[in-house]
Amino acid sequence: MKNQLIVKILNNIADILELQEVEFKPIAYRRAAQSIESLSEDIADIYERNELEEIPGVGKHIGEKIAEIIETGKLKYYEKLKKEIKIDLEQLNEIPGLGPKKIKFLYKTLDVRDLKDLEKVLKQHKVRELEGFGEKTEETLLHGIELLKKRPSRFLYFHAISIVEMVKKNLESYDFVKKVEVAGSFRRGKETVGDLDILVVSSQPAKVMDVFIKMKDVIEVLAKGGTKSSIRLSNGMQVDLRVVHEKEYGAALLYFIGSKDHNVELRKVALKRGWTLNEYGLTTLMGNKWIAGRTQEDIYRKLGLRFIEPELRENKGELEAARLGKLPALVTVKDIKGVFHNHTTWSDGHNSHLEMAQKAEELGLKFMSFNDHFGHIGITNPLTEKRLGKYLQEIDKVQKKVGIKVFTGVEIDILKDGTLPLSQAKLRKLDVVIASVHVAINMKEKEMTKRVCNALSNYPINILGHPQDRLLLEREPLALNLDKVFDAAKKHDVFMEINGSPKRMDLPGELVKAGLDAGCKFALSTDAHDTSHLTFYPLAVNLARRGWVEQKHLLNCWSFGKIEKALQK
DNA sequence: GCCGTTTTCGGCCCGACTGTTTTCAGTCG
Repeated sequence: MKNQLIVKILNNIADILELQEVEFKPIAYRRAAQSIESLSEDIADIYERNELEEIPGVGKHIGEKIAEIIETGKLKYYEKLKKEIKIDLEQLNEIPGLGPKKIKFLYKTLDVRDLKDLEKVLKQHKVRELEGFGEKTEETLLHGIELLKKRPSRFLYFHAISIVEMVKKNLESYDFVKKVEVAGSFRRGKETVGDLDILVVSSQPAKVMDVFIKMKDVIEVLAKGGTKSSIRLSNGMQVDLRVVHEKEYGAALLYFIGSKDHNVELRKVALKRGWTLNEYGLTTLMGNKWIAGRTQEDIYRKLGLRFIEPELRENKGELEAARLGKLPALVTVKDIKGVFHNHTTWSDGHNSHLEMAQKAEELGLKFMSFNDHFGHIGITNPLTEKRLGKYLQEIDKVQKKVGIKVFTGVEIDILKDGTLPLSQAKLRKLDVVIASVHVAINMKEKEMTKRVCNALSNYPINILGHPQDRLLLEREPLALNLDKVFDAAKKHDVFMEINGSPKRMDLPGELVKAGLDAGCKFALSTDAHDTSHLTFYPLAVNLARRGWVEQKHLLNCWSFGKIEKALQK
């Protein structure tokens, strides 16, 4: 799978061209890189089919370069560019406040080629003497280098929730604050967030800025202006705040929620009508006459589009769908009748069957399934054939004590050879069989794909658990050809899991969409190991929504009768 | 280098904040 390599090379080329002040080409290379990054299939397969130029942003020339990388693993053009510049752009580009112009200037005047060189000349106070630089810049860059060394990574969506609530509560407590809304990737429901974007409606922006930068937990003020400020919290998270008037609220929300790509496309739609769109509103290009801006709905409507939910705003076909009135009726949290994939003390969970079921009932759910681990070593305290009988009896007892439906089931290991450690006949006696990869996770793509597809083909599996087996910010996804897995899942009526455990969030939205396009259906789970984890399912709903999923695609929304029929094997 | 609901040529999103200089370039989102 060379997708990531190609993305990296194309982005690096864009950086170099930008440094060389080549016009427009950097944009083209970046656009192509972005398209490839969001592909769900191996780009080599697309190349085999001779369809590289079907990828948005890829034309003849970039197509040829991609082909060269696929064929040889290298790109002569890129090697040539690298020799031309002699600078470690990748590293220097990451320092906040340092862009192509300054990097070039530093190279020309002080022969700065990498981070080390830069740190040296900064400490010798040579940089502050340069034209266009000064003491402040010296300080900013040194600070940037320090920050880069510590590198605060992205944050799990789940961890951002409490920060969002803290900031919201704080700002809402002031009477000069009319509205507080969270925008950015958090509002789009991405599984990790880099920083937070907060939007406030107020007629007294200066006051809002003051209280914002003085919030507790603020360790650094990165910028403070009349309507826009940025701070860093003690945990390293950056929070950007923007204050707007009521009249601009919709336009500002649109702008701040993003994604950037979605906004760029929207602005193009506006331009075609002779209008311009910015964070203050939609106006005519000529004469600057007001068209819309108070609500997001107004703006979309004027542009001839249906309202697009934030989770869909990734420029992945949503504008076209909105124009044609073909947007999906996205599933919502309240459509979820129950959750799958829950663990108890019978394997590595913290609570009993009864405690888990009672909590689910308390949350207003109508059903849940128990899926304790069944497997070999590597899993904590897994179920065995010997213990299975008593485990099922226990669930039976719990069913009589609670007002919700409890399904029996296991989460069983897909072994290295694609077999499962329990016979088909015994698996058929369970309501919900989830099969997952837990061991031997470093197999090559071909073998791993075969392993998973074999399991799906040969056993009565209902749900493929956390298909990528990734851990966010910790462990990469399995090397798996998901297109083949999707095909096998569809063929054998296996639901793909959307796992809402904060570290897993697996499948992510873009892959849910790919699965949906391949004809797959989905089952949403909490992967709860504790009663408190049962509240994770709204996180999985985010992913489903990002994947364009409707109720008809999601097992959790169906009637009991339909669920039972779908689980029959 | 890519792309097309005015276009196969001529565009390519748009504005705030900072630091440095004194009207603006660079960076960022």
